Amino acid sequence: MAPTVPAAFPSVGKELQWMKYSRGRAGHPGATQAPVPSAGPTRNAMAEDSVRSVERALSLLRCFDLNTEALTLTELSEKLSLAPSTTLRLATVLTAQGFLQRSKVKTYSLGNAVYLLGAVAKSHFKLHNTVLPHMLALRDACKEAVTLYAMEGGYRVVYEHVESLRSMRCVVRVSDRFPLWAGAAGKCLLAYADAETVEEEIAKVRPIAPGTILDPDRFRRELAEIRRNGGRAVSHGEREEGITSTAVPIFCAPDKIAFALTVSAPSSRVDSTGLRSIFELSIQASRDIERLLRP
Amino acid sequence: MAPTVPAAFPSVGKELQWMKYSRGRAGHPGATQAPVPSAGPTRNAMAEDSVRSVERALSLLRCFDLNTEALTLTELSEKLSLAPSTTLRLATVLTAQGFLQRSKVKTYSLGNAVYLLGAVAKSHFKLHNTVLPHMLALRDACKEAVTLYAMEGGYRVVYEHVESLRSMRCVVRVSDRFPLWAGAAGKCLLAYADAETVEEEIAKVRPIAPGTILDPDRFRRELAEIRRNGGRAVSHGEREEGITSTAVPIFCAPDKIAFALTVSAPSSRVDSTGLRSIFELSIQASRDIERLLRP
DNA sequence: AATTAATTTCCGCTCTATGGAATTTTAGCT
DNA sequence: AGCTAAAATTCCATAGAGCGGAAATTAATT
Repeated sequence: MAPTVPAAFPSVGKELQWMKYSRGRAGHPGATQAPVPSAGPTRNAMAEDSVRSVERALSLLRCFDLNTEALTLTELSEKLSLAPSTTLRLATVLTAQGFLQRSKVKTYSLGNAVYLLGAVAKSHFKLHNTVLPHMLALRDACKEAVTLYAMEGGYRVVYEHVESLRSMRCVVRVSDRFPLWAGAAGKCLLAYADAETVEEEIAKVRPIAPGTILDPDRFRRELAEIRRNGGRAVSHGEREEGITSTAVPIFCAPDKIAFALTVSAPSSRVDSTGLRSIFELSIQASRDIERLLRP
Repeated sequence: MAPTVPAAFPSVGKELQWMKYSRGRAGHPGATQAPVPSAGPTRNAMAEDSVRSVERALSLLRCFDLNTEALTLTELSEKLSLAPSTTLRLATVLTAQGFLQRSKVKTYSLGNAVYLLGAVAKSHFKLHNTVLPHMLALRDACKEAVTLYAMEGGYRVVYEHVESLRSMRCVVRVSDRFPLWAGAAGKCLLAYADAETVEEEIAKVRPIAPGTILDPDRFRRELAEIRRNGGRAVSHGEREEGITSTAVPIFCAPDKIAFALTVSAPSSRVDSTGLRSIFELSIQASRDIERLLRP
C-alpha cells in the first residue's frame, strides 16, 4: 500500500520512516508539491499500538513545510479531516508546549520548541555531521551543487544540500520535497523500489518541465537501464527546465537504497565528458559515504 | 508557581511559552544543567483542555537535549515518571512517525522528522532571520561572541549565537541552557522578572565558578542596580572562570524583557573602556532589534 | 446593521489510552 | 555455557480521556 521506504543504515541511528498520505487534493497551484498528512478517519484497519491523539498531533505539526508558514484553525482541521473542536484542542496543547505559536491574527505556525529541538537533532545527526564534509568535497571537485535525497512518503526529500559557488546555481533547501517521477534522484531512488511503488509513481506523472518523461514504458525502461548501470541516473530538465543533474545511489545493503546523491548544474555547463567525470567523482563519494554510514 | 516567561514580541510570530519542570533531581554532575520535563502525575489540578497523551509525548521529545543524545526506555520512563508500558507505547508512535529513532541497542534519539521540521521552523523563524544580521554586525564591531538568550523554564536558553573570530573564543550552541543565577544574561533577564522568580533562582545558587555571586543580598542589590542602569549587566567569571560578559535587554514592552543580548570574551581582552564601548554598541543593536521585532 | 464565516465553549457518550502484572528478551556474572 | 537480574515487551480489564456534534461567541465582510 503506502510506499514502503527503504530503511536507511540502521546503524546511523537514523531510520527513515513510512508515512501515509491521503489523496493529493490538488493543492495550491503555486508550490511544486504539497502533500497532506493524513490524520483523519483513514484508520487503516490494523495500526496497532496507536495513540490516536499523539498521531494526530504529530500530523498537525507536519502540516507545516517550507512553503507553509502559517495555517488557520480551519485550514488545519481541513488538512487533517478533523473536527474543528478536536483540532483546536490539539493545537492548544501544542501551543502551550511551544511546539506551535499563535499570531494575533489567529494563525498557527511552528513554535520555538521545534526550532530548539531541531538544533538538538541537528547536532546529534550522524548523517548531517559525517556526510556533509564529503558533500562539500564533491562540490569542490565538481564545482556544482550537491544534494542528498531520501524517499519519504512518496516524495524525495532534501536531507542535505551544498550549493555550488558559481553565480548561477541550482538551490534547494533541506526539507524541500519533490516528485519521485521527475529528475535524476527520483529515478535513482525508484530504480530500487518495488514494482508497486514504481507504478504508483508512474500514475502521478504529469508534465512539469520540457524534459519530463511522460511515457510510462519509456520510464520503466529507463529505470531498468539505471539499475543495470549500478544506479547512475541523469536528468535533462525533467523537473525544471535547463537543469541537468546526475544521481548515484547510496546503499545500506545490496540493492537496498538509502539515499540518492545528486549533482545539479545548468545544462549549459555540462557536456558529455563533464558528465562522465561527475559520475566518477559521485560514485567515489558515494562509496566513501557508504563506508561512513556502515556500523 | 512555575516561573512565568515574559511573552516575546507577539508580533514576531514567536511567543515564548512557559514550561513546567519538576524538582531538579541533581542530574549528572558533568553537564552544566539538565532539567527534567515533567509529564508525570503532577497533574496540577486545573490544566484544562489537556490531551494528556500528547502532552506526554511532547515531554518525551523534550527529554533530549544537546547533552542527551540517546535514552533507553527505562531512562525515559523514569524521567517522565510514566509506566514503562505507557512510555513504550508513546515512544513507538513517535518512532513510527519519525520523530524518534531507535538504534539496534534499543536506545531512542530524536528522529529525522525533528531534523526536517527544525529546518522548516528555522526558515520561517523571524527571530532567526531578522536578528542574526544585527548580531553579526555587533560581533564584527566588538570582535567578540554575541549571544541571544531568553528565559524559559527557569533557565536561560540560547536562541542565537555568533562566534567571535579570534582564535580564543567563547562558544555556546543554540538550545544550550544555563542558570539564570549566574552570568550577565541571567541577571539581565532576572532584573525584569517578578520577585517570586528572583527568589526561586536565588535559592538555586551554588558556586560554579570563582565569580559566582553567592550572597543573596548582594545578588538582589545587583539586580536593582541593573534595573537602574536600563538593564546593563556585567559578569566577571560568574558562570565560567575567565569569561567576562555583558548583557543588555531587548524589550517587547516597557519593562517587559524578551531577550538578553550578550557579548562574551576572555576577561583578559576586556578593559573598562572596552566594556563601555561594548555596552554602547550593544545598546544600539538592542534598539535596532527591538524596532525590528515591533509590528 | 446585517449576514456570514470562523473560532471557541459545552457536554454526554464511546472507545482510547492506561498501568499493573505476566512474559519474553537481553545483558551481566560466575 | 549456564544462571540471574534487569530491561523490554505483551496482554488485558477498566477508568476516564478524548472525541465531535451542536450551540454560542467572536470576527470578518457586505
